[in-house]
Amino acid sequence: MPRTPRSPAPQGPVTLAMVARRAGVSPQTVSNALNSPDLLRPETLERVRRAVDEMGYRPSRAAQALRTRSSKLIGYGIQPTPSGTAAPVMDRFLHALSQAADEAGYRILLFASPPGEPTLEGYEELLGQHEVDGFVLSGTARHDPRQAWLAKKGVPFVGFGRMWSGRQIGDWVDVDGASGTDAAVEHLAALGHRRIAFLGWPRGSGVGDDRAEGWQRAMRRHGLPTRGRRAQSVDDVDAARTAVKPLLDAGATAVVAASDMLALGCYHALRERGAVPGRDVAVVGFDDSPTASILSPALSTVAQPLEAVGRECVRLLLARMTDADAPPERVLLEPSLVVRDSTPGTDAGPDGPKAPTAPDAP
Amino acid sequence: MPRTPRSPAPQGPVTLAMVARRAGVSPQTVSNALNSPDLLRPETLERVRRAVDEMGYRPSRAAQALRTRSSKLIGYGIQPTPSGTAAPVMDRFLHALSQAADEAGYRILLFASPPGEPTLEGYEELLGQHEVDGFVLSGTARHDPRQAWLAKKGVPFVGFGRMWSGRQIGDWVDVDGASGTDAAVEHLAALGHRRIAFLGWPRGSGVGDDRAEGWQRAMRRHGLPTRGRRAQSVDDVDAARTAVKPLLDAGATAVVAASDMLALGCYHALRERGAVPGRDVAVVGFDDSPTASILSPALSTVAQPLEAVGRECVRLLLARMTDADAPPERVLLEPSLVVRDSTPGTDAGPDGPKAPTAPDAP
DNA sequence: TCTCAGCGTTAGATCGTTCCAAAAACACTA
DNA sequence: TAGTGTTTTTGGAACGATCTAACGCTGAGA
Repeated sequence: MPRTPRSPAPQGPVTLAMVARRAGVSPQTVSNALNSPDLLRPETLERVRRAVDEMGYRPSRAAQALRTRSSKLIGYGIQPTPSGTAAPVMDRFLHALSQAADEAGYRILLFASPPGEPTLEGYEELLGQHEVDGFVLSGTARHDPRQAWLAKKGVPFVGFGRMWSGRQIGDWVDVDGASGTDAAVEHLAALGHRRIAFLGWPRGSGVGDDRAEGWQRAMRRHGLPTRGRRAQSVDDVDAARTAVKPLLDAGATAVVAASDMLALGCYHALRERGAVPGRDVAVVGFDDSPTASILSPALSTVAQPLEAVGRECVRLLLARMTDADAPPERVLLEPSLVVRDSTPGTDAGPDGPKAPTAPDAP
Repeated sequence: MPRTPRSPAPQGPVTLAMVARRAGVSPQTVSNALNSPDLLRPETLERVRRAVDEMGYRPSRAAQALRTRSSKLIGYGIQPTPSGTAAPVMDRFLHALSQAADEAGYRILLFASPPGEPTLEGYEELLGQHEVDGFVLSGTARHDPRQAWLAKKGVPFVGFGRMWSGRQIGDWVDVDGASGTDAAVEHLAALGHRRIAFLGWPRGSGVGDDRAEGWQRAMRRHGLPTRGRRAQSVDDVDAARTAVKPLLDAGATAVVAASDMLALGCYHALRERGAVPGRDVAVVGFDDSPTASILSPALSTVAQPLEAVGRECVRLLLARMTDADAPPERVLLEPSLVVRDSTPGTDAGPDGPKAPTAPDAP
C-alpha cells in the first residue's frame, strides 16, 4: 500500500501553531482565516488555506470549547419507553434531530433518563460540567419540572411537545394533533362516512385531548353528531378492543383513533365480530408507527413530520442561544394523513366515493 | 421570588483554583482529591471535599478533555432505518448503550449517518476534531469499510454485530441468532410439533444465515427433516406472505421466522386461508419488536438481550481504550425466547403437550 | 555519618484555541 | 516628507484543568 512518505511520524495532532509556522504567519492569523476570513488579505488567506489542507489540520474541539465556553453539543435525555405520545417513532426523531444538528455544526449528546416521570438529574450533571450548550426535551409530562428549572437557570432549551398545564415556558415545537384528526375526519367524510367515532385516551392528557378536539370540530363543521361516538382507553391493545365495542355497536362506520395502538385494538374488535377493517369499518390511526404499514389491511394513519420537527427544534434552540431574551417562539407543524387500505378510497369502484353500507347490527 | 442572598454574582463557574483557595491548598491538591484521593492525608481530603461541595464545584469537561486528550465521549452513527437486522429495536439499544456509558462516566455522541451503506464521513470528522474517544458501530454490512479503517488508525471501537465476511477485525458483541432459533425449535418440539418450517431472508446475509443455521441444527438433533421446509423472502410483509405459502401447503404445523416482519407475513398467509395463527399453525418471530406484543394472537418471538449488549459494548470499548494491544475480545450473548399466544402451550389443556391436528389441506 | 526513597503537597509548565489591544503595513492626502 | 486613517497582522494573556519535577522532612539502610 503506497503511503505518502512525507510527514515522518507527525507526533500527535496537527495544531494551529504548526499550520502557522508552515504558512509563515502567526497562530492568530490562522484562527482568523478559519473564523473570520474577511479579515485577511486574499493572498494571505489563500496561503493559510493551502497550509491547512496540506497538513490536514482540524481544530481541536476541546480547546475551542474551553476557550469559547461552548461545546457545540446539545443534550437529549433518552427514556426507555415513555409509553405516551410518540414513543414508537422516537428513533426516527432522533435521527432527524441529529441530522439537523450536524448541519448546524452541533451534535446530539445522549444521556440516559430513568423511566417514568422526567427528572432533573441528568440535566444538572451535564450543565454543571458545561458539557452542553442546551437541551432538547421530549416526552413533556403534566407536572414536568424541567422547563421551569432550565428557564430559571437561563439554559437554552426547546421542547418537542408544548406545555399543557401551567403557563407556557420557553420555546417549543409541536405537531398539531387536532389538525391531524380533523384531516382524518375530512378524509372519511369525503369517502361518504357520517357515523365517525373517536377512540381516544382518557381525558386529561394534553396530547390526547388535542387529538380529540380535532375530531370534534371537524364533526361539528360537517354537522355530524358527536354524542355517544366517543370512547376512551389507555394505550393498550386489549383495553382499546374493549373500549371500542360500544362505538361499533352504535353503528359507527369509521373510527378515528388517537394512536396506532388504539387503532389496532379497533382492528381486533372488528375481527372478533367477523368484520373486516377497511371494508366494513374504516379505521385511522395516529403516529405512523412501524406497525401501521405492516398491518393487514395497512393502517391509514396521521404521520408526524419528524424531520421538520427536528429541524425546527434545532433552529429554535440556536436562536435562543444567540439571543436569550428574545420573545419565546412556538412552532406548530402540520401532520399529514397517510392513506392506506384501512380507509379504502374511490379505486374500489369507478362510481366515486361509495357510501359504506352501514352494518348497524353487530 | 426569594433568592439566596449569599454568593453575590459568582461571576462564572466555580473553578479548581477557587476551591483550592477556600480549602487552603494548592489547585493540584484539589485535583488529586478528586482523581487520586488516596494520595491525600485523610484530614486534607476531608477539608477539600467539604470545600468542593460547599461551593458546588464541578470540573469542566472541556478543560479536562484538553488536558487529558480524552473527551469521555463515544461516537455512534445513527442511521435512519437500515431495514436490516434489529432496526425495530434500535431505540431500546440506544437507551441501553447510553445507560451503560453513563455508568462508566462516558456519554454517547450521536451523529447522523446517511441511509444505505455505512460510510466513513462522520467517523473521519469526529476523529479529526478529537471529539470522541471511540466508536460503537452497528448495522455491520457485508463490505463494511469501517472496521478496517478504524483499526488502521488505531481508534478504539466495538461492533454490535460480528463481521460476516473477510477476516475478523476488532472486538464485537453479538447475539447468538442460531441459539435463538434453536431454542424456538426446541420449544415447538416440546409442544409436539414435528413439521417445523423456517422462513428466512435470502441467503448471503450473515445474520439471516445464522438464524437459519440454528433451526437446521435443532431439526437435525431431533431427527426431523429440513428439506422442503425452508423458504426465503426479503424483509417485507407481502413478500413473506407469498413466500411462506409453499411451506403451509406442505403441511407445516409451525413456522420459525427470521424476523417479526416475516412472522407477520406468515400471519397474513394463514388468515388468507382461514387458519388462525397459534391455533392451527404455531409461529415464532425474531427481535421482539414492539409490534410482536400487540399482534393478535401475540407473537412468540426471540428477544435480544439489548441491555446486556449495551453493557458489553461499553465494557469491551473501555478495555480496548485501556490496552490497545490486548487480543480482540468477542462476546456472543444468548437471546431469550418470549412465549406468547402464537405458540400456545400446555395451559390449553391438562393433558400435556397436545400434538396439533395438522391441517394438511389448505 | 551519609545517602536515598518515600511522605503529602506544591509551583510551574502545558494542552490548543480565541480574545484583546496594540503594532505593523499600507494607502492616501496635505 | 510627514501626517492621518484604515486595513492587516501579531504578541500576550487567558480558558480550567492535569502532568512533571520538585519541595522539605523523616527514617531506614550502608
